[in-house]
Amino acid sequence: MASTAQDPAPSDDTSALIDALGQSAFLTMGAMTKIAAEHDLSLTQLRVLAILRDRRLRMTDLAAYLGLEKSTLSGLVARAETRGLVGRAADRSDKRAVEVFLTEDGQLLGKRIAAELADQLAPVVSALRPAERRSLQELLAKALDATVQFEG
Amino acid sequence: MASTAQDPAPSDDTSALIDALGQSAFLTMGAMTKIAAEHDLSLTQLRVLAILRDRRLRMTDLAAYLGLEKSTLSGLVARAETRGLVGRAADRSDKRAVEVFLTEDGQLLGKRIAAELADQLAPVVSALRPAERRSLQELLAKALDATVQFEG
DNA sequence: TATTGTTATACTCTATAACTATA
DNA sequence: TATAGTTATAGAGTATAACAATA
Repeated sequence: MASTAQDPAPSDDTSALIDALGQSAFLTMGAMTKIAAEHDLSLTQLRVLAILRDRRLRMTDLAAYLGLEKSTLSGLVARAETRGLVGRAADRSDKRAVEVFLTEDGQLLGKRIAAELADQLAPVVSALRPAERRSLQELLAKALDATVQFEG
Repeated sequence: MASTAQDPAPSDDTSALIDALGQSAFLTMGAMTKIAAEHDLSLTQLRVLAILRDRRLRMTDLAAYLGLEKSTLSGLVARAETRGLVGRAADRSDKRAVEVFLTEDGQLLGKRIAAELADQLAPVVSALRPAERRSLQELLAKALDATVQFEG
């Protein structure tokens, strides 16, 4: 059972793990933010590229993935569309709905960014021996599986 | 040796680790963003609270920690000051400089947020057995040590 | 001259509220 | 009526450029 937020922080080694998760999160997000900035994108635009990599989504669904209001999406998608990264298409079955998808340029940029992220995180990866990498990946996967709130 | 960003993504299990790091980063940042929002704070304000937890910093140094321009800090700190979370004080040795520090309210809020983050990430932690937690924490620590660009 | 910090300006991100069109 | 999406509006976050005060 978790401590309630009223209590002081748990002093067992749980907090060391949480600290480590927080630090690795800032490190990873920092790398992503840097790469995004180099391509003149926000972190959110980067996420759009990642989310739409292998699917097309309606505005409302994309908003849900991102945890944003649909009105926010309108502007976001409009800017991305102006830059030629995404396209909009009317849904055949529901005339109210709009599907968003990556253009060829968007696909290319997405792949490039994934490669750059791998480069950026290379020091982290190479600090570990192959067996340790596998171990870390498996532990993270196990921990992540316990949670529902994540998008791919 | 890292792949250059021109190459396609490396297909070895390095990419599985990077994916896991990315997912855990979004999960952790998501938890932080949610908590921040509940307290009407941005993620950046949350970071300010964390960074100033155990030190007082000059505007320029705080900006460096955050990776922001000092002009950005002026507004950020002004808003936090209005809310009574931080204070400003003139540096005795350098009349140009301003030191920023947490008020008592800021300290309290920082502690509360840390506890809430622990709660929020409890499902992740409890998905692992104690030995696995230690293992994950150690692997993350080792990986993080390899990198310079992080603040506490 | 160089550095510290603020102010002015502009753009992006975000939410809320009001709206149109379709279901 | 309810849902999908856009537009209008407003506030926060961010950067660049110009500035004042101090080093």
